[in-house]
Amino acid sequence: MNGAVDHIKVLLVDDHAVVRVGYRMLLEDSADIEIVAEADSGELACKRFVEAKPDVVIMDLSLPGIGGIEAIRRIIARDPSARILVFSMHEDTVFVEQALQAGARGYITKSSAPEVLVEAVKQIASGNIHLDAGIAQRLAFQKSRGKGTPFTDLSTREFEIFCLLAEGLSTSEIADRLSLSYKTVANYGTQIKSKLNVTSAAELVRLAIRYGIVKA
Amino acid sequence: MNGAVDHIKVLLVDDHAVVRVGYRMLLEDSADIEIVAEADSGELACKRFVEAKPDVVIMDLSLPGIGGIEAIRRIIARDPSARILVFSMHEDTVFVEQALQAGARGYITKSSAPEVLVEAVKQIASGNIHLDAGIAQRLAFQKSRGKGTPFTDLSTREFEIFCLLAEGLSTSEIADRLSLSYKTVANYGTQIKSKLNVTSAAELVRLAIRYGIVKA
DNA sequence: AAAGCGTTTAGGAATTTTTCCCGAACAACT
DNA sequence: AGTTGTTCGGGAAAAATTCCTAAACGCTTT
Repeated sequence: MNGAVDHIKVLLVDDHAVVRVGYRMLLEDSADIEIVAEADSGELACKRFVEAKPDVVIMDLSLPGIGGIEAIRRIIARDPSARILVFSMHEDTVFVEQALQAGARGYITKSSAPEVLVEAVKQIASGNIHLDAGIAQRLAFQKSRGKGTPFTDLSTREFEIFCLLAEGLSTSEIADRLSLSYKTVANYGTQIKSKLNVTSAAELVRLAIRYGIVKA
Repeated sequence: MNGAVDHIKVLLVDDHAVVRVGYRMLLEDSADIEIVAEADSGELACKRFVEAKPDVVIMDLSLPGIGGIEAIRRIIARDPSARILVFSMHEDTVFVEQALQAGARGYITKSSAPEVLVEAVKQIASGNIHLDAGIAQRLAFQKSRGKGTPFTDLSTREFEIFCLLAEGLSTSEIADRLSLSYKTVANYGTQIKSKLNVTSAAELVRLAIRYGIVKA
C-alpha cells in the first residue's frame, strides 16, 4: 500500500489515436509519469490493465464496444484498489455519477487546463480523489436537494443503450456494436422507455438532449 | 500564391488546451510544420489569423461563442484563399456540408489515424482539398444541392407532419389529429426522413431541435 | 450452503410500424 | 392539353416493438 508513488505508471485509454499521442507527450513531460500501456477500447483496457498493472488508468468514457463505464466496472471487479481517472468531454453530472458509482477515483473534463490533468494523475496515484471543481459543486448541489436525474434507476447496460438510442442508432446497429442479440437490444429499448416514462423515440431523444447526454 | 510550401505555418484552433498540446507535439514532429498560433474560440481564431497569416488553419467545430462554422465564414470573408482544415469529432454530414459551404478546404475526424492529420495539413497547404474517405463518399452520395435549411424542400403537409413527429406523436396519433389515413401518415414519415437524409426518428428530432423547430 | 434478488441475456409470438411500389385525384402553370 | 407537384392512400414485404418467459450470473443475506 503506497501512499506516495514517485514513479507513476499510467494506462491510457482513448479511442482516438491522435488524442492519445497528445496525452502521452503532455504527461511524459512530467519526469515521474510514464505511460506503460495504451488501449483504444474497453475490452483492450481490461486486458492491458492486467498485463501492465498501472498505478493510474486514464479513461475516456466514449469507447467502442463496451463503454468506458463498463470498462471501469470490470477493472474494479478484478482489482477494487485500481485507481481510475476519468477524462471525459462530458460535463454532465449524469456521467460523473455513473463513473463514480462504477469505481472511478477522479473525474476531469477535456476542457480542463493541461496542468490539471497532470495534477489529477498525481493526486490519484497517491490515493486521493480528484474531481473537477465545477463538477464537484454541481454534484453536491444536486445531492443536497435529493434531486436525482430520471436516469438513476437505469442499470449500466440500460444507460449505455439509452445513449446509443438517443444518438439515433438503430436497434440492429446497437446490437452489432455491443455484440448483443437484436432481440436483447429491442427488449432493452422497451424497458428503457418504460422506466423513463416516454412512449416514443422522439421523447427519449428530447429527454437525452435536455439533460445534456447527447447534443442536438 | 504558392502551390507548394516547404515550411507550413499553422494556426491551431480548439477549445481544449490539452488537445491543442497534443496536436502541437504531433504536428511539430514533422520538420516542415510549425504551429505559429493557437486559439480557443472562434473570435480569437479570426484575430490570430489576421496576425499570424498562417498557411493552414486547423479548426475544431465545437467552439464557445461563435461556433467553428461561423469562424470559418469570417476568416474566408477576410481572405477567400485561406486554407482551412476542419478537424472535428462529428461524422455527421450536416456538419461537413456546412463547413465546406463556409469555405473549408478539408474535413477529417478525430478518429482518423495521426498520420492522416499530418498528411491532410500538407495536402491543404499545397492547395489541394482533403476529405476523410468515408465522409467524402457519403457526401457525394447525398448531393441533393439544397442551399437553405434542410426543410426548404419539404412541402407544407410534409413539414406539418415533420413537426408532429418531432414532438413525439405516434403515426396513429397524427393520423387522428389530421384526419388522415394511418397509411398516409406512415408514407409521409418515410418520405420526410428520406428528404431530410436521416434514418431514424432520433436524428429527425435532433435536426428539429437544432433548427429550433421544437424545444428539447 | 442455500435462498433471494437484480442484472444481463435472449427466444417465441403477436402486433405494430416502416418501407417500397404503385396509382388516383386535384390544382397550377405553360 | 400536357406537364408537374402535391395530397392522399392501398398492397405486400420487411423491420421493429411489445409482452411473456426463462436461463445464467454475481451478490447479499440468512
